[in-house]
Amino acid sequence: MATGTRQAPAVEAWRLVHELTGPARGWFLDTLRERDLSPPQWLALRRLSCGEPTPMGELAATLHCDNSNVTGIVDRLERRGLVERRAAQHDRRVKHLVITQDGRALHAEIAAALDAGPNPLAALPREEQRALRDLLRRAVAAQRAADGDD
Amino acid sequence: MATGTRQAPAVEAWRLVHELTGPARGWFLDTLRERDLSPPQWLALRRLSCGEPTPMGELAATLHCDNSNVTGIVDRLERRGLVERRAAQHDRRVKHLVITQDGRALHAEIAAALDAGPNPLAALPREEQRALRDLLRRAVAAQRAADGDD
DNA sequence: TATTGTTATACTCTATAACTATA
DNA sequence: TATAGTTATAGAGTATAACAATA
Repeated sequence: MATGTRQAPAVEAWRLVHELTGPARGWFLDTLRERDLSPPQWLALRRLSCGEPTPMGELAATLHCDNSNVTGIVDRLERRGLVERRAAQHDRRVKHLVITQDGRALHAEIAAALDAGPNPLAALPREEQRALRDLLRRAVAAQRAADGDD
Repeated sequence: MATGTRQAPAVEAWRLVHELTGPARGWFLDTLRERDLSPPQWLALRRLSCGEPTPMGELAATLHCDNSNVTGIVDRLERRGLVERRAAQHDRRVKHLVITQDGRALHAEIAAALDAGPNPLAALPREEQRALRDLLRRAVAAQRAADGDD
């Protein structure tokens, strides 16, 4: 965790990021509610949207909750036909989750609605938007590199 | 909502911001769990941390939930001595919420723990941290100005 | 009549523990 | 024995509707 790395500008920038994202929570919740989807259900759908069969336990890790919670969350998604449980071939204890066509469509619809929602960065001049985007790209790249190491 | 204003760089930047904050959710939840505080309870504490007496209904708006939910959330905070209900003088229907000394201390402790948590922006060179911070300051300022108008 | 906060109800999320079936 | 997922249970968040006190 490189303790000597913490710098003052990054701390303030990190606080500002949260100050920016906090107010967007209302739009986020409204967007989900209009589709009768709870936040954990949305996170599950998003995790599965890549199309890769995913064990229940991996989804639990993504949701930062216990395996037992995932049972109910997936039950409700499956009842709506957004997700399917499949037996894994290599280990008969494992169940793979796969997103359905309907699930994919709902995910795309919500992702588009969130993109089209209020964007506080749009208030900046285009030149600054670009500069900000470039810096964020580098931060995300660094984050991915760090995750690969850990 | 100035429909012609949406620009490509801001949209990608906004996505990157969420890609940055998403993985921090684990640390956030752990930090709260260690103090036996739920996310809504933390939001309530943070809202009251400025010290201003706040009506229940205003807290409900901050939490994006119904008034009826706030009753239970505040019940639990009050039982722990973190918050107090007081009668408002001007309207006897209204109850003002006020943070206590213990509440203030817990808020400060958690805020410090969150600041000290993993910060993906710390991986950037200091010069870029400063540039990012300056751009975010302007975005937050623009957001505040917009909120004032609406 | 309208509004603030509460109560009642039902559903969902969450953690823990006990269980089944695999490995 | 250990692990993946389920079930059971209890506490907490959430929305709706009905209610009391006040405006």
